[in-house]
Amino acid sequence: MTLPVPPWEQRAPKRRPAKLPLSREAILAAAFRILDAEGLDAVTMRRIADELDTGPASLYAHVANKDELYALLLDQAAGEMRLSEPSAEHWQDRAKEFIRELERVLVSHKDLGRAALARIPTGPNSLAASEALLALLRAGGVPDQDCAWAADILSLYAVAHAYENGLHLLQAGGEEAGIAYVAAIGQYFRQLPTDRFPNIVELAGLLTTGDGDVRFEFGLDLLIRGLASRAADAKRDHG
Amino acid sequence: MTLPVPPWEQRAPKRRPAKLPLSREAILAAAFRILDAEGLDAVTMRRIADELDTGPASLYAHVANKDELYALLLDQAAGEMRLSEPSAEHWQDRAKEFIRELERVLVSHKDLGRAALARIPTGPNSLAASEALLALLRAGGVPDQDCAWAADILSLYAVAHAYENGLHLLQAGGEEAGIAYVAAIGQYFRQLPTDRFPNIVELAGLLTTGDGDVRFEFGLDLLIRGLASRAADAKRDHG
DNA sequence: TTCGTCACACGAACGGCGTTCGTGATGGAG
DNA sequence: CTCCATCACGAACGCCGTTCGTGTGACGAA
Repeated sequence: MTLPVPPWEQRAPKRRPAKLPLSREAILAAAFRILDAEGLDAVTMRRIADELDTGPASLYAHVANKDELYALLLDQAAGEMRLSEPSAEHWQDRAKEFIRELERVLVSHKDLGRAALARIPTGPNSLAASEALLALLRAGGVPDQDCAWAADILSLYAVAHAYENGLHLLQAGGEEAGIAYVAAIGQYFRQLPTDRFPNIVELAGLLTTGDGDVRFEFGLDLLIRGLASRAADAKRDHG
Repeated sequence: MTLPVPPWEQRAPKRRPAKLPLSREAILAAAFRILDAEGLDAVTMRRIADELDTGPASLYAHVANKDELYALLLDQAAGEMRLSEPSAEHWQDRAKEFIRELERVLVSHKDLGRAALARIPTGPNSLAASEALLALLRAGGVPDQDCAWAADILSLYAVAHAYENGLHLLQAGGEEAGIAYVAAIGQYFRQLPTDRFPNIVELAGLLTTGDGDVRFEFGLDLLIRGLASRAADAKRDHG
């Protein structure tokens, strides 16, 4: 009962020109293209489907849902981290480098950091990164329980900072607007009533000083100092 | 040309029974009711309108958009914080209490913490809280620039932790399911290949030990130790 | 070569979202 | 009483994630 397709309706060449067959890899590649150009909010199922010249329903054959897709993006990004070898003497520097590297990779994909919040990473690349961080800390003589919890806290710090950094960078449309916004906040602080907010008014300048990197380094210093302090205490107590 | 309203169509008593007139306060109250019951994702303009027996368009006379509404929720929550007086000798304890209090208030409103991420709080209650934190730190002799940045970092820590905590508590549908999930992760870690992930396998138990509070205290200890260490350095260098 | 099967592709639709527009009601001022 | 500014709100627009049912192309079996 099926009629032959009229010639004027026949699709061009049968051998799939240009359009790659759908696959997890193709989907992830398209997702990264959109993410890097417009941020995480633009990475929708429909947008990815558009990018691949298909409908949104087609994606569900390769990815369970948007949440799984975000998890895959995250793990792929984790694979971009440059990991370094443990070093007993320089464990503090190595740990700092690790956290900087995590933040760098996340920010390089705009606000991908948001996808990392409130998610326990279990992908292979994420696990490899966690393994490296644990190795770094243990090589430095940090107590095991501290290593375990510190890996969590340090990652949380990098992720949270990457999210804020990436978002500011995104929504401001560049560095310039971001700086202007912070400056405006500073001006606002200075205008507050001195009797109710003496410290905010007095520290208005310092509160809005420093770009993302300087502030990031400050928090990193706090955390690593704290870790070193605890490690020293443990050594003294234990022997 | 307008006919009189037929008696059977006249609304009940003219003096507005039960239905309060719309106002910012009524909207916020409804939003908090939904937030505390179902979490931030359920706080939509339409849902709030339903709660107030009206349509979503009506809300925009009192609130600019959803983002402003979230900011208002956040500032109202900040008003629930119990702030304590500065103390020169016990500044570390006071700072810890402040951060604990911030996290407590946020978690008490489910995953409201997410609304606090990537937002510079400028509401009156938030400013009062920031003022109190700055006062606490300065009373302890922490250098001014450290005070300014630390207020930021400490708050970020509380917010990030509150978000993760609140979300786990929400999506798991209670403590029990959350504990089961973490236990499952621990089991997974133990099954990983020992050659590639020796540290994860060995520390699997420690990685999944401790509830939210213990882990929260650990990070808090790290940050405050770091702060104290820097303050001591500054005192020594400066004189 | 022909047929049957099966995984994959995908159009269409459902229910939900934030937000805007235009209209209608209301209540106070002149 | 009339006018007008304000507020309420029904309807709609254009998004979103996800599901269902149909179609279709490739491939192994006969």
